[in-house]
Amino acid sequence: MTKARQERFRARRIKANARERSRMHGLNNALDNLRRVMPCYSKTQKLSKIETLRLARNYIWALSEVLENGQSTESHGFVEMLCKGLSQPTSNLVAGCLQLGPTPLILNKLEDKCGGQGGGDSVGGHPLSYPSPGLPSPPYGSLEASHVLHMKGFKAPAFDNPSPNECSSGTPPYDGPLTPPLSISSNFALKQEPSPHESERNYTPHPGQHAHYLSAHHFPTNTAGSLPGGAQSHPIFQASRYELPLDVAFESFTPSHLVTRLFTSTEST
DNA sequence: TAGGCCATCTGGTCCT
DNA sequence: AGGACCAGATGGCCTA
Repeated sequence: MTKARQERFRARRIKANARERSRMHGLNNALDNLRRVMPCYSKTQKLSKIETLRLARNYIWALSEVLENGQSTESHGFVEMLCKGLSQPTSNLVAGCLQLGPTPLILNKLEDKCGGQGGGDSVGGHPLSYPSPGLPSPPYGSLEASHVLHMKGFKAPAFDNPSPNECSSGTPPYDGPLTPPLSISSNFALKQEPSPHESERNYTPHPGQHAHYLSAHHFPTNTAGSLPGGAQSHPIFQASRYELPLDVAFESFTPSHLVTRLFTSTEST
């Protein structure tokens, strides 16, 4: 290879690098646009790329449930769908953004009812059904529907004999690794507790077994932010570890609002 | 210090 | 030949 050819090669490589950088910047811009239409958007605490994609997938799925089945965006199922497969911090963030109110949450055992976990197609073959082949599973705690929102002191209902017809929404099968169950106590703080069932793929609390608790100090904090409905005084916002960014978007989650926001966002891009 | 996340560089492949 | 796309490697930054 002559020196001139080497220089041509080098120049070509530099150009290719610049193009690649530009391409990745475009990709990141698109990802930022996607972040902006997610239920919780914050400039200061950005969702990671993978979490953005997961949340987007869940969001589309949840919204399609709203449109098709009239499910309420304020229902627990909606929150569960949004948080499915997300990391614990992201789940906390989403839950915080959704302003889980003072009313205790009772878990909809969609997944257990449907036997969605561990393979098996979702009931009804939802177009956004899980699993997503090739989508890596989160290597961390996941706020999964079968794990989430156990009330402190809440005794798990008998999920052992679910009716096969009970699940109309087609909860997608879980595509993440087994993680210790996450729970929400009456103050909705999230915490991952060690579980003797960690090695089991399908974790189901025994009837009467208290599922895992949550501590307020593990829930998002918004010490200075203004939350609607006086939520800032709620224990969930006195947390330490997962801080809710002050600029996080607290949205009104009515279906019309969501759809409008999606369309306007699409038009603006 | 380990692990997660990210930006960047790089070489390979496919297409025009 | 050159551009777009992709995936692996690498190093930096941050946090627990």
